[in-house]
Amino acid sequence: MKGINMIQLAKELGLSVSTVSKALGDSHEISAITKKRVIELAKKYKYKPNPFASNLRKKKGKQIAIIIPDIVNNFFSLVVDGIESITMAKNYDTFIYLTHESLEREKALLEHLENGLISGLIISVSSGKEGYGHFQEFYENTKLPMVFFDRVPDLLQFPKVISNNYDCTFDATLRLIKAGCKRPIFFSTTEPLFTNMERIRGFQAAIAHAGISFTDDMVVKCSDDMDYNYSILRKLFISKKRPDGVFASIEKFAISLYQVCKDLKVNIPRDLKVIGMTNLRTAALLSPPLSTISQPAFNMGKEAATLLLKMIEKKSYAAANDIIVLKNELTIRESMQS
Amino acid sequence: MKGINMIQLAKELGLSVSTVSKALGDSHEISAITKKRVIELAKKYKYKPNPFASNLRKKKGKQIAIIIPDIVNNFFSLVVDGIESITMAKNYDTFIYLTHESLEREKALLEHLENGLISGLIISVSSGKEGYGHFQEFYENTKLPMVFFDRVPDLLQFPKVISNNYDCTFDATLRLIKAGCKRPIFFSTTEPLFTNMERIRGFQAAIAHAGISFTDDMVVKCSDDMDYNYSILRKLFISKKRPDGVFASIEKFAISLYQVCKDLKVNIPRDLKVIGMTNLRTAALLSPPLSTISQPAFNMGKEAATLLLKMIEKKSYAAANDIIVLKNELTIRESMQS
DNA sequence: TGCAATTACGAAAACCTTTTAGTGGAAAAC
DNA sequence: GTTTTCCACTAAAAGGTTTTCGTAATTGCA
Repeated sequence: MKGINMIQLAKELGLSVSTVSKALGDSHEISAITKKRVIELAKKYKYKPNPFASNLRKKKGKQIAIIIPDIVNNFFSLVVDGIESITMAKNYDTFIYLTHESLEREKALLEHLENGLISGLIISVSSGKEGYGHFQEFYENTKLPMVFFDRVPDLLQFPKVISNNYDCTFDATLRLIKAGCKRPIFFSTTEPLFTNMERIRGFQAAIAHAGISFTDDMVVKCSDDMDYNYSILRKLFISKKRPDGVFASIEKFAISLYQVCKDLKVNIPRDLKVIGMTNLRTAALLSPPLSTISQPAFNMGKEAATLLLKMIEKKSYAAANDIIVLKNELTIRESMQS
Repeated sequence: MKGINMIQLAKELGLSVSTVSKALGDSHEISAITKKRVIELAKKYKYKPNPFASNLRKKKGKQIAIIIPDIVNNFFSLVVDGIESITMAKNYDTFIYLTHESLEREKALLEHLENGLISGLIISVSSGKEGYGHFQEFYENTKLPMVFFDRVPDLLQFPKVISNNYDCTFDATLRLIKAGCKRPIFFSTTEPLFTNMERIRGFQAAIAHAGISFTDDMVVKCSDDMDYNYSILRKLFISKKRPDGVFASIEKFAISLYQVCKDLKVNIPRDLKVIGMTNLRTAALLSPPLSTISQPAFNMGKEAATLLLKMIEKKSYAAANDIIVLKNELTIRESMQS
């Protein structure tokens, strides 16, 4: 009784396998009566089509993949939550892969996925230096629908879901300056990610707008390694050119920063004003409450997934270069008071 | 040149498909020379076996599933990270499914997965009332390897990875009391999860040990809904029987509690001592720093995945009722000072 | 030399669906 | 009354592997 298949179903119904298949596929070739018989017996035996056989024959399936740098990060976990809310509703199965900012891993992953296991991809790229040729190549080889979000390869023609990084960084930086910062610093990822570039642009524009002259050391590059970040920040804050304002573009950096300030007894916001890009639920509960730019992570996930499934099902021929821009939310809290 | 398959490979090599298949599978039936030829051509064309065909034939694949209640929770995302670190290394693909504490969803999911899509499961159960019959049934129907972690169905004979909840709750509660609490409260999930029961047992034992008499209202049940939790907690803290100590067994509750105390100006630790079970990286940075019991989440993921893959590959006949117990870590911070 | 065992490979079945190309019969069209 | 269309269904191929069984040639042993 367990694991019944179409053949057994057909036999018991006195029908051919093809009829059963078509009936279950709700084909117009099959009479209403037969359909009903088939569906009822299928239900009785809890028949479930074998996805391997089905995918093999149809050359595609209802499986997609998420590729992200990290899952232990509120932004990404919220995105995954958003994606899953859509794929679950539409009965897609969702693979998850973590690159941990490793380009090697990302490449290996894409190559692996050329085996045809999935029918579409949602990606936030790792911060590699070598550009995005591997994505283009993957696409050439597979022609699979791909949607990028947040960390998107700006030069490639793929649909993207992003947030207004330039604007919000500009605004936030200006508010840092208005709160009294003479020497704001931008905490950046190491690599030339589009997201990051946009934010730096916004940062620089605000600096210029305020009449402060920009120097390269106003952008501090951090890594994926919390300990390393801690030591970098520590050095920075015991140096003479101690910054008085920080725009932390990554959740981890904001956390490390708070840690350093606590240990070095740097008083926020008196000695240092801070704003962080993060979706941390505890931001308001930190000491002092952290001002944040939070990204619409859950919705980004939903949008990305919706777009991808549309592309897979070709219901709408989503333009290959659709760009959806969602709004970030700026929340000023004590960490930025003058 | 794209998507080459075994048949084409065989043709070009002047061999039969079966020989190619065996060569790639490193069968002893094939001579070293032939193997080398096959492997080289396969590499040249970047041949990748079609997983659907392969899985169909072998009746199993290298795909597993994770079923968890929530991903926006440091504990679970760390576990996923741990799992992924193993499955990635062993070239397994990992599906992720979120139940959001819905028993319906959990059941539907299991039923869906009876289609044979996966070869094994790692599960942390949702907090349903109806027991765990659906897991047993799933197992009967599929005979698939399953490993449970943290929230495990205590009555079922499956391998489990848990942490020493009883002990650490006992210890932590005792410390609450030693710090001066007369009326500690346990924040619990709504349902009779094993994890939760263990913790409550530990809590009660400590209470008894301290000579305090236990009453039912010392266990407060919260839900998955943050707003609802907030209102419950708010009510509790404006009531006359305001607690002076809290053991928050779930991350979300600790956050809501801090929020409520902040809004109601309840001073922690003066008026209220708090300890939370959480893996929040920001615990030390909260105001005041939150004492925590953190679970070895990443390692739990690794252990669970390692166990599961062993079962799948039948290298070791992992006893169906293996239980791996890892140690939680208690960190006392300001929120619990007397 | 004769016989068994081994080696290295191939043919074909099996895995379970979906899809294509029919087919027989009834209804519609002329 | 014959041809055409349509309906409801079937047979068979196709999808790409893996595995079972078979076989021809070689090796081992007496």
